[in-house]
Amino acid sequence: MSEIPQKYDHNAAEERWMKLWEESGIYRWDPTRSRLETFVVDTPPPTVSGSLHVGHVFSYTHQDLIVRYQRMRGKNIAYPMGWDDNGLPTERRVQNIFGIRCNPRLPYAPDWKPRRDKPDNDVEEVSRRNFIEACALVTVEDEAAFEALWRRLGLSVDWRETYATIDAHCRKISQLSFLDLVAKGQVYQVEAPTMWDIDFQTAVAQAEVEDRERDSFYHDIRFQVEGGGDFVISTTRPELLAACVAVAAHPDDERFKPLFGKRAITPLFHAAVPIVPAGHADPEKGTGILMVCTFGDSADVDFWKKSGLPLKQVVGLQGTLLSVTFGTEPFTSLDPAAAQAAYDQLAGQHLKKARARVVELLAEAGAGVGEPRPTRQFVKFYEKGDRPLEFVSSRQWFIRLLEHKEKLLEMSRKIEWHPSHMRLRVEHWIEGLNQDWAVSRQRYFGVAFPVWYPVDQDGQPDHEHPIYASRESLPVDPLSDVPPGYTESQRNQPGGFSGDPDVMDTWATSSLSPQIMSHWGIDPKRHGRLFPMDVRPQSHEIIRTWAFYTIVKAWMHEDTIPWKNVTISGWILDPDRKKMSKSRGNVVTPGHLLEKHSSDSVRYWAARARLGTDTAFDEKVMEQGSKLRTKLFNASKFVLGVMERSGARAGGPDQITHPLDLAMAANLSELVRQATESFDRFDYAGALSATEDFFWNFCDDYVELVKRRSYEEVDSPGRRSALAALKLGLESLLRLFAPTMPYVTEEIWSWRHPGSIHKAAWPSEDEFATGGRVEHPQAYACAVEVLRKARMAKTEGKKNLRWPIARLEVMGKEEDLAALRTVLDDVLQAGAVESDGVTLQAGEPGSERFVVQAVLAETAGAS
RNA sequence: GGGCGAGUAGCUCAGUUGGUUAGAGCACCUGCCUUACAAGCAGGGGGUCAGGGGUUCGAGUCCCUUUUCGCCCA
Repeated sequence: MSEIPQKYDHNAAEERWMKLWEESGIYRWDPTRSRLETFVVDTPPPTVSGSLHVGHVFSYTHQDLIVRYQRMRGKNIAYPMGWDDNGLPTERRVQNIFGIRCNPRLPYAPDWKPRRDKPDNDVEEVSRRNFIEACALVTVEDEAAFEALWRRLGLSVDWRETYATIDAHCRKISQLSFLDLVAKGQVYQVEAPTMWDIDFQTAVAQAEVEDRERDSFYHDIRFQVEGGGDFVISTTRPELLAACVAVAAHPDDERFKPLFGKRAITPLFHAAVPIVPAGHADPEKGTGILMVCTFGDSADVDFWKKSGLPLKQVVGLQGTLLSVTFGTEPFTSLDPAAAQAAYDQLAGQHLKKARARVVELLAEAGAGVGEPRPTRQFVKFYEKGDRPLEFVSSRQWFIRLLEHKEKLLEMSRKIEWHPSHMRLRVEHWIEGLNQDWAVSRQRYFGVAFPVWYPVDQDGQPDHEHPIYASRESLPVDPLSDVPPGYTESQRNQPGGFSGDPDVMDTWATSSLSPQIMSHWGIDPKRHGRLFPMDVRPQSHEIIRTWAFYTIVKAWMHEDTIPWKNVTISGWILDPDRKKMSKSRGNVVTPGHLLEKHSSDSVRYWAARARLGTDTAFDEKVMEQGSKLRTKLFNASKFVLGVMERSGARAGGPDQITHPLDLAMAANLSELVRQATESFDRFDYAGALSATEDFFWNFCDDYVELVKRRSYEEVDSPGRRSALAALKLGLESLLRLFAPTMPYVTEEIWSWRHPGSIHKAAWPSEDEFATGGRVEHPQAYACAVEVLRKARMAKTEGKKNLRWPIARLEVMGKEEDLAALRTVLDDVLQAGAVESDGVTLQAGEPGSERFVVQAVLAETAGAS
């Protein structure tokens, strides 16, 4: 119980409650309660090195709305927060901040400390473990910025349950996962053509690839046919001519049918390659016949895998042409000396330069036909990359996906998607998979594979016999730790061992966010109380990655779904309806918005957007939220004042006996039912809009109608009924608004209640045990309609709303008049109708309920 | 090229299984200092529900088609 303040200062109040919530621990998960009583959220770990923007606030609010509702329903909430600090963006920042570079071959230096004050141009090489320690210093600061924002926004997270995807616990879970997949045969290592980014120097997975349309040129090149004849192929990648392993045309293409079975001779390199039919050769494209190289594109890879043709790798990991020797397998040639002479002009060159040189050489040799012809083509890029991906054969770890499509589809169908059409996104993705998950990355800031290899007498690692770490030893860093049975002195020595230098794809860890929270593989009891989780909130662009990979892992590890529900938030678009993104420069940062409009108002803006719906950024909606917040404050202040006026005390719902109050309570009960049902469907926006409508009418109509009765000096059933109904109305509405506007509702609640509103019970049926039966369900609507028409008369007469009405004639159906009679006193009082001036007349009012005629009094003095 | 979603008032958005005259807020116009609130209250104007066709007694809602935008995929 406390003094009711005159004004609401949102910044002061929000700062105060933020601290009090933390001190009281009301958002803490209780690990002793059963799974059934618990509601578990698989919170998205934000990428901390990315910039904060208003989209974060938007989607994280959506989770919190659902969480706060569930908490008020009595659920034991497990709402953790993770930080995704793995990956390239962090690596780059750390390199710049500390002037360091990772050299994974260096040993760990326990005493080394990163320094920010290092002179420029002095790049220090450090071990992977030291590099990771430096990354951790930076990410801690980023995390603090996020945490401050989340706290101010009012996310009801249990801050004791935080993790960072690079911390020891996450590395352990991640490595446990890997070992489990090894044991289950779901992971394999192979030397195979893999998509490779020549700038980032790493393999990438299908999910990280995007197609970009680019200008390109067809180069026409004349090939000879063995035994006489020739033809012209079109290619956009002449620099790969030395890697040509076949020539292909469509099986039905009459022009080339006679050539099938013969061999073509490549210009410059004089390699004899088979001329074969291939379905993927498009007769309409180029000259209709193409060269198959290892590898120009994914079609080459697919064709090569089925063909049994040799692998001629000419593109190296750096994006330069490798040195090769003609006249030896696989670089056979009918004229090795000429081939070598031509190729030596290309070896070591970057692809672009090599292309120009090949074109010149072809022209000199008379094999180039005409001028290059411009074309548009789609080229695969790493989503963060600037140059096209190459298909390079390299040794990588893969997780099996292609053979599990059916099972994964089945899992995705067991999950409830909100909105439901989002399920199609993951299903189409699964159906379209054409590669297993390439899970190794040639990077540093990530989770290591818990693997070493024996080194043979020639000093080569034996990849066929990996040494896996024991579960007990995790997490391990194979570049610092030593496998059982070896000593550090044997590292990289003949007869010794070497650690796997790669790290895992960041999704390999992120896909375990449920298991990270539940301590899978470590604490079975805790795991059982948290897994599978209730809900995964996320945005739609990462359905193919985060949602998908999480489904993969849960199925592979435990043959189950990771969560029962997925809720997909839409995007924030800028006022021109474009997606907000850093590259467009249209990102709005959220910090000042919370200060300016209040967290409650910003949350209101987010809460108005339904799941899956993109929303234009609009501060006008936040201002609307502020109006609602102010109205809540003022109305509460007033209603509490009335309830407690001159010693009167509002009683329980059994005191509600007056027909108007009963009807209002019945409507309110219906609102509660509707809001509850909406929240149960994760439709927080529907719940809010219904509550808001009701609240505004409650203030403008109901409160006005009962003002006089509740003001009465003497206790009476009518006054008791009004006070009890106001209490019921206010306390119900406050709780219905609490998920959306946690601060102002908490502030108001605290004036008269000892505990937090966020731990108060969600309104329920049994609170509406009123002291009477609703005889006329339309009584409330009748009262409101007559009151509104009385007001209209005053407005049209340009008088204030206290202006008395001398005569009021109401015509309507008898049943409506009967209902109106039961509440007429309140209507007349609220409308300031003179007591002897009212006439009710039965009749046919037409499309409306009542036809009302009001005659204003001559002077204001009468009342 | 394929898939998904969207197009409702000047703007931001609701509109449930098809059912009175399509709603809200903002903006605009008019009036009102009424003892919770002028960041308020009472009113008002403003819509060919993207276009066309169909089903139906009845379509913003269902079907077909055209078109524009967004996203995902190739």
